[in-house]
Amino acid sequence: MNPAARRRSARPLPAHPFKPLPAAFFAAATVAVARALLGVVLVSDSPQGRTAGRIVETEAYLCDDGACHASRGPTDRNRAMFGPAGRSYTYLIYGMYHCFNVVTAAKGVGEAVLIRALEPLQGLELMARRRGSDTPLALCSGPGKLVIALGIGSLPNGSDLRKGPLVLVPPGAYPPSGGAAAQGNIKVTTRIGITKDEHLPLRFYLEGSPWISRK
DNA sequence: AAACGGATGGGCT
DNA sequence: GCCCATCCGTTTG
Repeated sequence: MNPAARRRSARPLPAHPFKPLPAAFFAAATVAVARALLGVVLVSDSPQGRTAGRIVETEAYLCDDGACHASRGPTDRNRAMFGPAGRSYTYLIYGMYHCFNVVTAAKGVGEAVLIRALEPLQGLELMARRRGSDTPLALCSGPGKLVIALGIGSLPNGSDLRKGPLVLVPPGAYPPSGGAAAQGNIKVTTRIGITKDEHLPLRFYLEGSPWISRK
């Protein structure tokens, strides 16, 4: 083995070959980030392997919005939402599922984007094993489902999404998806499953995507 | 195709 | 004690 090869094999491999989205991508207005995240790819590395999916559905949660966990100030649970943008906020819902959010806006402002559905791109077999379902459409078509499929339920709050093991990478990192959603038209509706400020138009999805949680 | 109920536990009043 | 940013199997029309 030559010296260059020895150096290469002695050094740990880079965590992943992707160039993550820059911090500035997240430190913008939350609604703008919620829209810009459509098409972005979420990559999750674990000892079991890599899973990845393209974001097709998001919801914005704003600091003056009754449905937002942060709307009544910081607590032990929601503290990550007030931290720097580009970090994770994950919480337990209904005692059995977790929802994954991307923290947005300026530090000190409690806002985030809920990731509601992914188009599965890589590691479908591992996703199926984790989900207990073989149906591709059922793997990541809901906030609780995608957390299970990517194995990110126990990701610590405040994890940096530019570093891994969970990373957000630009749309072009994986081959473009086909179908109507490839046009990239964004549909706006009210949010799902909330009872406060339910009229606000803060849900966004790729029009024509078969991978969203609900029509 | 839509409606419903059960599972299940932490957060907040 | 009540409220959930959910999901799934079962029932009902």
